[in-house]
Amino acid sequence: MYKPAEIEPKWQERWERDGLYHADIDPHRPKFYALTMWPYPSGDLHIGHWYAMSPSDARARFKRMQGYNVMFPMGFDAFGLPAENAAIQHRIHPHQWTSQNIDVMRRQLKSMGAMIDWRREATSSDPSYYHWTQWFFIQFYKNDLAYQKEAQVDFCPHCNTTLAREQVHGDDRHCERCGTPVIKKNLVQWFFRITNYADELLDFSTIDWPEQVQTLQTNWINRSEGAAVVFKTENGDEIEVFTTRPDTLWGATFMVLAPEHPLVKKLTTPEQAPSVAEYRAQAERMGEIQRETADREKTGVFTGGYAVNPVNGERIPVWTADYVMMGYGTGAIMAVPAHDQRDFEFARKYNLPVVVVIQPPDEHPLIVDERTMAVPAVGEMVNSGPLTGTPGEVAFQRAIAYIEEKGVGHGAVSYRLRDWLISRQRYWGAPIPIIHCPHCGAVPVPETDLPVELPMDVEWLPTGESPLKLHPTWRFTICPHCGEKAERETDTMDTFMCSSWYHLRYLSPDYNQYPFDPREYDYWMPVDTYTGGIEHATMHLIYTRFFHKACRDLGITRGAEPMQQLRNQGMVLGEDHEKMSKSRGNVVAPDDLVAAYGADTVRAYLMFFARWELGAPWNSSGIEGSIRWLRKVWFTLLEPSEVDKRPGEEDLRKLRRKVHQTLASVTHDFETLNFNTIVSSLMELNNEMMLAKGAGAFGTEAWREAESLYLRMLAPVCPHIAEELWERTGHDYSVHLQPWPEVDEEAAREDEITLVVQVNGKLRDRLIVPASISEADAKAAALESDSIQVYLEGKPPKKVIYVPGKLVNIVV
RNA sequence: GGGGCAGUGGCGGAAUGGCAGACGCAAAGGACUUAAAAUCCUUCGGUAUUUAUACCGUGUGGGUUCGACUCCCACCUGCCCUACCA
Repeated sequence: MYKPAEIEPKWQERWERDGLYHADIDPHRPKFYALTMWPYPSGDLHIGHWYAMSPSDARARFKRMQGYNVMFPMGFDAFGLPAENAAIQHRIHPHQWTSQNIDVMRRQLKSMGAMIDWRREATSSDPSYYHWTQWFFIQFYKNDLAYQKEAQVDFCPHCNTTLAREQVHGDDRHCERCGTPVIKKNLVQWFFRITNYADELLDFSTIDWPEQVQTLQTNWINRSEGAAVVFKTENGDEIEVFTTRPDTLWGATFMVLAPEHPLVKKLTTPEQAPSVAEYRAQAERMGEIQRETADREKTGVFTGGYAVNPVNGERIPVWTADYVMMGYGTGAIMAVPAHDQRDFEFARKYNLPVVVVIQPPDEHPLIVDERTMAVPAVGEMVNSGPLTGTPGEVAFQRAIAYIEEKGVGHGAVSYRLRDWLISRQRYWGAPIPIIHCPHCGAVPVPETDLPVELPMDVEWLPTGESPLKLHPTWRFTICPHCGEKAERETDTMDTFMCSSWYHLRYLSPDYNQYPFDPREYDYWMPVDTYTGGIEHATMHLIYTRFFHKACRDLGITRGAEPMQQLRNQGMVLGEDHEKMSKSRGNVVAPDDLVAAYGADTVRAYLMFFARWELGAPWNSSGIEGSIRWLRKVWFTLLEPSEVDKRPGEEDLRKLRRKVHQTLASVTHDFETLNFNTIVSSLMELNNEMMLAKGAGAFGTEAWREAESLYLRMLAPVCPHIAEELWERTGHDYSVHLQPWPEVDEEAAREDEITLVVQVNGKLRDRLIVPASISEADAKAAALESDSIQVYLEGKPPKKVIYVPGKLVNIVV
């Protein structure tokens, strides 16, 4: 009887005792760094963790059997808000809450039977870890990659913290954690200069990452080429705008400033002051409750001020409107209503002039009064002073050359990507290692004083202030520079900072001279295969690339990229096809599944039930198929055959053929992470072996080979049962130390093939022929077939197509 | 509005441009059993039907090709991301 509850703990203990999964530097073997995204210790391993990790583990095990020295580490992304919320709600210290959860999750992870080398575990909230998170911050600060500035930031009034733009979701701009609509707030914040790397982050040429992630990151960075053009107001102030269409400059008939733009107040005339003030107040209120959606009707007010279009000297009115965002470009635009839909709508509503300056080649001459919408197409420049008549293909470049020559602007590139805001007004994070001195300014904590440890004796008061600010002594210190009284920075770092380098801490989690042991780095880096959810495409996955490149420029890391190959898994939905959540009551608990079926069955089912990169709804009866399969494998390999006959030569030949064909496809599917077809191939092979057993093959040499190969192929998928059966069939411990088998091409070869015969592409006959059949013989056989003769009606075929080993297609 | 992914039986899915539906789930019928569970066997895309076969069939419409689930174009639907991005 197959009893997973007995064999699984037994082998897990044995493997741990033997250090079977220890990964150590071995210069004689090629290395393979298999990494799966570390979990947040929320308290329970959910099915999504299993779905992410157990197929990744199977892949890592396969690589190991192939002869690679494989490192598959694990740790915990332990800083962050939930721990702090638990502290406030349940009066339990975040450290205690986190370490309890880690203990639970470590036990759960061990029940998976993964080949994790636990000696390499790292946890971001350990002082020995965040020591180096702080060290990295200081390197960035010293090299002008970290800076502080006052900025209007998104702030969650419920969580009382700033959020990165990536953490603000939805039309109503709510906090990703608690759903509260965010507000704008001005605070002095720390930033990393990720925008320095915008162009380099667009280059994916050296890495094997999914197209989708590349697209998401490319769109997120959103590089656009155009020109920066300076308009002057009548009182001499300069308003710089960015445009992607410098060729439409002559059609700029008004300007629009964001309501928050600093020049709005200065430009506003006394007559217009009341309505501008009211509009600004309204925009601010809107910003607090709900930032408007794109299809809302445009609104705005005239400031009363004017600017001069630098290319044609026209005096144009300056408006303020909330469809211009302070956070993008310069917060000001030149409006070209004839060729931009938003500007067009605005101009029509407020009766502003519309001037056509582009004539697209395939349109009738554009007449302003007939237009009901803007024409954004490229075309010949018209009404454009000296550039009138410039063809569309060169209009962009000529316009830039013109404004550069006139000294009113220059070609420019704009990005949507913002610098990375890392300040958080929270306790449970790595303190930013900066001391604010009234005389010396922001002084980094000397590296010898790191880590700046979080004080453990903090009060949890619902004041909205960070407990670090309220602590009676922690923040008061002396300036390392001048020795005078000074104060510590009380902000902590975004947890994405911790997760930007955890793959480096795994290299040597106990090393205390440097973030990582350089010897380990030289051997293991870069990560060979990285697996995790695609939801991190524009957050963690872009930050960690930036982090690596910044560190490379500081001489800390090497190479352009930290992770060679990335693969994303999909999501396991509830049985109701909805996202799993406690409130819906559709959560599948892996612990219960392990208790009911065993870890091997859960692993196999998670690999089998869906295409890994897509995910699918859970199906609680589907998993029955997986345990049935393992029971059958157990029976097939262990129960002596009851039939009393000798197998024929052809029975054994057939068995070997299927074994080696399966090996070829399983090997291929492991390389490409097609886990579902790995399991189905193994199911098919077991079915074939049961037939062979019925024919008396049990115990023969061919059978012993099938048994050995089957268990080695099964080992990465279901490590426990494979080990148990390996032992029970008389092999030496351990199946996990066996080499991956080689395909015997000769055995896999088919002797006979089914030759498909088509007439005009339609299937008309099947012929069993020798696999070695020649083209001439195949064609002849097809043409001679009785059932084909009927379709030929005695006429000679126009054409006969032969696909070796596959088919003959007769065209009549 | 922009971008991405997907669409194949009742369900999850399989198929280097070459036999569509592998493998599994569910369902139906049967065997075993006092019974149930477990296990085993059979059937299982649709229509017609002489049960052998024919025709239809991979969201829709075109195209390329001897041949298209697969490649190209347009559209429809669903999901995800993003959004007044100048």
